[in-house]
Amino acid sequence: MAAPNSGRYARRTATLRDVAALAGVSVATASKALNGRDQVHPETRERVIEAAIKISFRPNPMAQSLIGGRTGTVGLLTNDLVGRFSLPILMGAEDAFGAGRLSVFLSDARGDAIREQHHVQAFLDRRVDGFIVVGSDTDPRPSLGHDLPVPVVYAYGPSEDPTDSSIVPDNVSAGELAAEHMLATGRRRIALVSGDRTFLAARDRTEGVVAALAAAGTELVAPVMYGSWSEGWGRTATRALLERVPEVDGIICASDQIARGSLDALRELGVPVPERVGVLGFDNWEAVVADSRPPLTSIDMNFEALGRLAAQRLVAAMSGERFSGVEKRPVRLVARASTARV
Amino acid sequence: MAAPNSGRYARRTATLRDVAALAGVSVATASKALNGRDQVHPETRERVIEAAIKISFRPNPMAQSLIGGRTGTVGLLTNDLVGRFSLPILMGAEDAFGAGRLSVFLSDARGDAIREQHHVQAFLDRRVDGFIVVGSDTDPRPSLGHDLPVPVVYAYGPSEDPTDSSIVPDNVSAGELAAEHMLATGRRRIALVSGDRTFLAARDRTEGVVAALAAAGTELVAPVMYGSWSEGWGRTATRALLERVPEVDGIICASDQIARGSLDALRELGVPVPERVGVLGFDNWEAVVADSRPPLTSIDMNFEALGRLAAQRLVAAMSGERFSGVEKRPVRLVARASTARV
DNA sequence: CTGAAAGCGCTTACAG
DNA sequence: CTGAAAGCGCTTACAG
Repeated sequence: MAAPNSGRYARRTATLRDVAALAGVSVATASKALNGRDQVHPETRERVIEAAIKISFRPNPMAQSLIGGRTGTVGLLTNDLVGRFSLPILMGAEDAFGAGRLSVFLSDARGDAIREQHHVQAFLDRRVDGFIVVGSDTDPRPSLGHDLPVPVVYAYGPSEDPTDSSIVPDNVSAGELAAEHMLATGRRRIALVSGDRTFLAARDRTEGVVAALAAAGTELVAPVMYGSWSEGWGRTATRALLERVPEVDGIICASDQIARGSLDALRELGVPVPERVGVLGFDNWEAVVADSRPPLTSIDMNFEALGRLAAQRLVAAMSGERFSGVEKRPVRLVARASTARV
Repeated sequence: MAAPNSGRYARRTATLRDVAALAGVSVATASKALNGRDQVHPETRERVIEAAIKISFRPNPMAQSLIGGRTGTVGLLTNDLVGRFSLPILMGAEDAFGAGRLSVFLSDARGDAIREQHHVQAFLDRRVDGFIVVGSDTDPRPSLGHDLPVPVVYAYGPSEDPTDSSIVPDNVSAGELAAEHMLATGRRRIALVSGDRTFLAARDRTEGVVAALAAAGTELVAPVMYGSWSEGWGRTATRALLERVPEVDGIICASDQIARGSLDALRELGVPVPERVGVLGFDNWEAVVADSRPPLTSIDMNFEALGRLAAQRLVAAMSGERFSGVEKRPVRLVARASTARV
């Protein structure tokens, strides 16, 4: 077995010393010239820059951070193996960090607290300047505590500790949006097929739906139906609902998958959507929403923006600003045929 | 605005010098003691280790890599924004690297070549010891070339250059598996509803299906139907198929989404699955497969294993081993009710 | 405006 | 077995 970095890959990367030699100046001057310090003769600077370009010099960030104290790296700690929710958050964050010339370390704790602790330590060992913890649901989670040497932002799954900084989608207002849209498209006998009630997201969305209906002087046409986040539940619940409350004219489903099940059941019962019943989902999951019949109106949780904001908050915290509390971010309704006004 | 790392986060991390001082030895001896060098008196070593634990010393990797030449970091460059395929690959790789104490930098090029070039440079600037490029489909892509100072492994989307190292799922054998399973469950009049024919994956799967049928002395009951990777296409194609070839008893669909569409169409036509027609998909996408009626038999592309292998290949390459060529990895069939023998 | 020196936190020959 | 010295690649006071 060949030695590390041998063979095909052998080639010493240029160092500042090489640049200085080529430009005929000291290493100190080369450094100043490249870093835009102003005590450098313009001609000298030009010569140094030319030399640097010529030999493709790129400063070694290890050396730089040894001096500066900062590494220019951040960590992204996810917990959602499937990535349904966390991926767009990661992408938004990665995007925002990249623009700020920060490099991103990725770790997946897979919802395991021990593994999470281990990855946090790995981040700290790497001397990240800060990190984001992405939860797998919106239920509050234990804080990592305050004896960390760098700032942390919790995204999607907020910290239980209100003095931490957390960014989550506003599920109550998501519920309100859903109900208001049903009302605005002319429906009055509205039902709610929710998901697993042990999830805060389910309860928050219910709260929003109920509040918006109350504000309009009305209420749900049937008690909230809790179940699971699946198509199967959407089908079952919808059949039961139409049996008990045949006059229902709007079904708010707490996830796109539940809504898919609901649409299937309605089609099989011969109930026209959106003509007799409007259907709406949450998450605006492209793969589920796009090909449904009819195309499904859905609440988009703006995950990518959430990730971008978490990144911005972290960057601000890294330069000394302090944030705390759970920041709830707006969501948006994407109207499609399943709730068209008739 | 406060100064960097000030305020709440102020706390100097312990350095080796602190450990040495506490243990009453030189920095050199402390280093040797902690790194298991054998020219250290056992008692001294113990004292140093105790001191290190006491003040929570963690070596600064910047300093270490400045000396060693290696950074202990690798890059993961993805191109698939939605993450449908690349996420499990990332996770597999992250998993394998983590076990080897390598930290992973993540970047998303979003399928843009310019952005990709930029991220490659960013990885090199960070002095990664190697990186993996994850494609968004299995079509060969331009090589990043050979004048890179570190090894690269291409995962999912192989490099056009056969002297690069690429790891892809074996789509031909995936097609074979599908056809063999249809035959094994007693079906003989088999059709293939494929996806977008501009994708190599679509053509490879066709090749496998056709070959396996030929090997069994039979052939497709109708010409391959190419279209798009959508449920809508699955519905349309299935309706057309049953019109033209009512005796069809097995439909191989080139993706789970196409298969979902096919199942929907069959249900609406009153054709019982799996009794009269068996249906099979590709990708084994949990969200699509789990709740379908009946549950869908599917070919799992083993993405996570693919990512893990790519990581292993990269690690080996980083220690001097040389790989080249496109390595095709086995896939596996997950049998469910949609192809049950009747 | 330029450069020699010190130092960031480590490791590794090399003396003792 | 232990430690002083040199050095990895940079930056930043400090003299000149």
